[in-house]
Amino acid sequence: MTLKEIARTAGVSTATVSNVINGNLHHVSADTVERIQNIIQESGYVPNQAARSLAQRESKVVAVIIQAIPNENIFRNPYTAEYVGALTVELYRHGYFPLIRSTDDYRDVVADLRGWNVAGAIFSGTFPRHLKNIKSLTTVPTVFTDCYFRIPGTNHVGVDDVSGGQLAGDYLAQMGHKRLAFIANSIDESDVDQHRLQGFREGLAAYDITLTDDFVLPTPANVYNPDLLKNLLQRPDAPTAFFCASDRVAAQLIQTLNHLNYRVPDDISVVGFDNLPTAELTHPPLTTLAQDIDQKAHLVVDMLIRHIKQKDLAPERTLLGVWLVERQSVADLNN
Amino acid sequence: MTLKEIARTAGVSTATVSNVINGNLHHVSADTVERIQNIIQESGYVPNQAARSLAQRESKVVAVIIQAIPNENIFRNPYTAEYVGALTVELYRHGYFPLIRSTDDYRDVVADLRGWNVAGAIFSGTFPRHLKNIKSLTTVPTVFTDCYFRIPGTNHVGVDDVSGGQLAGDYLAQMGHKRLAFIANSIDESDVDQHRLQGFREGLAAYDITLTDDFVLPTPANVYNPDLLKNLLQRPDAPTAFFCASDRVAAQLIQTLNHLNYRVPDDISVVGFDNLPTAELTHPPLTTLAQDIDQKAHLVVDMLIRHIKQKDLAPERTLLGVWLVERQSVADLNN
DNA sequence: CTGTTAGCGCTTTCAC
DNA sequence: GTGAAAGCGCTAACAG
Repeated sequence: MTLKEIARTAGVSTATVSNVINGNLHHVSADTVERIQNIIQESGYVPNQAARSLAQRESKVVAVIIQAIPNENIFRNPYTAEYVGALTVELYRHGYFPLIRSTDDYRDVVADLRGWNVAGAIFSGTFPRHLKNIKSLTTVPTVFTDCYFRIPGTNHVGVDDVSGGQLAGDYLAQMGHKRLAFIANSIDESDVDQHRLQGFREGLAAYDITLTDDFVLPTPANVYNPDLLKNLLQRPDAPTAFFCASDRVAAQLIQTLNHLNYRVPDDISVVGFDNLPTAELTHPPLTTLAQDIDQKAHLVVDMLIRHIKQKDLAPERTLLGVWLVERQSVADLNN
Repeated sequence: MTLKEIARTAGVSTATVSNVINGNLHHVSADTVERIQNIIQESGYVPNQAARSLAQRESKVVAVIIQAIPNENIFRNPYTAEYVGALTVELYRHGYFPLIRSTDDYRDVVADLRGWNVAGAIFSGTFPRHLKNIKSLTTVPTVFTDCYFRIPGTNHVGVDDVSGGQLAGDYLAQMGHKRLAFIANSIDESDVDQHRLQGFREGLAAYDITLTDDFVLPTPANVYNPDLLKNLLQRPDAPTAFFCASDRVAAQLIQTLNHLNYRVPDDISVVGFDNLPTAELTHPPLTTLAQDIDQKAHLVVDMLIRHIKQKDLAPERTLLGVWLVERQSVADLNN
């Protein structure tokens, strides 16, 4: 079943059918519209997306690009799963098809953007500077998320990572902790982690607390390796609390602490970031900084579509707030 | 940059360039091949997927269809996240693009299959019988997973749910448990859950243990509702162990039990299914039936591609084994 | 209000 | 070994 066949059985031209399908009804008489729509219904006609994108030089595809090492199962990371899942829901809701790609190679990015004539692109994570050289990025509407670098003319939706860090520092200081540690998600040049750390430092500074360099861990390696963690905790100046750049790392940390027979929070306190379902499964339940991922996905997709519909809009920038969710992984040292 | 432009700058016809791009080199002279490949390299040419699928009447897209209620974030379910993530990796590895769709409506399915001229389709979950009427399903190569119903001529990759249930029953009986309960994933007509339950019953039957009807819970509702769970556990004949149809439900159960101050495993034992990362985060770590999701995804994609390449292959059917991973959520009652 | 027509970028016979 | 040409299914001017 093709559009042409619909046109033939309706006794009209393909142009008219095309207009009906695409909702350009101002140029078609009411009964023609109805006749054609009936035929479409009965025949179960489905427009061919390839033909559509060829003719329009733009598809209904939106590239969702997640920075990750090649062949990694990105959905094993609960944040990525939650976020991409939410983006997917929003995109379908608006009639777009997500093309989910995880890569570290800018050539994959251009292949997707050009090969599929995408309507737009959503990026998550910090990409190499190579990205700055992709000309398509200034052509196709783009929203960057979970990163701080920007390409001129692109849009950005972020989370207020700095104030998240501040809230964590403030809270832990209030609870009487004086020796703190920070654990990042990964050793890459993640500026999200850097901002969380920076905020943490600022939050602590208000209480005249300084983070010992040894306790700023650029990767969760110590968390995965019980021996390293033990060494760290047996130092006389060992931290009494950890601020983790994600719930995922925090959950791993708690697991390892349990394994080493440290009690959380009695011996060691832990604060996470994201407030994913994971945060309720740890023992004890995790105190963490919450972000609203559904709302983020919603804003991202809305912003993208706005720029798809109107190509000359000025670049936008939105920062979403975070808040502390207090559970039971932090001890109060004030008594 | 289009294929035609490549042809012009190389001084050859589009047919020749097309042959080079698609690796049909038997008809092209060595130096022509090299010349064209160089131009392609330098120009950063990317073939247009839409044009390709139009001309070939088949795209490089594989539909990945997950049965789910509309607008649900399917990746919040850790099994789905893990599985779809693994499928995605495998598909990209073979040059295919996953079109991930979660739906409950067969019309979405036909729209995807027809609209995108997909090369193949992978289904996960139990679909309504409507599916049987989709003619495309007998046309496009298809692999069904995580379900037991089949459409004639289609392929199937499954997990040995029955023996998983048997292993669970056998293990719990061996550990001295005599009053058991089963919790399914959801109330839908999930035959995966049914097979796990059936196997569980068989495993217990070998020890002359019968499952009380009241303790066969068709949804995790009791798990999410502390009051319901408490009522159940305060019965004089309360179960001493729960077999959950998934780690996700098991993790929720453990959380609620902890919340109600029941100790796992001292008061209540729990067994899960899937062996996801979640199973290591619970307190205590979860004893569960493991399936190899990466291997499953690998087999599924291999099978699909085999049938894409050769359309007249006979339907295939593969069953993957499961095994028990013993952690600390089950008490030994034998002393 | 409706039809004609010329592509979109690529593949694929079929000649040469 | 290479090229010419006819489409794939749809859209978008432009006529009428």
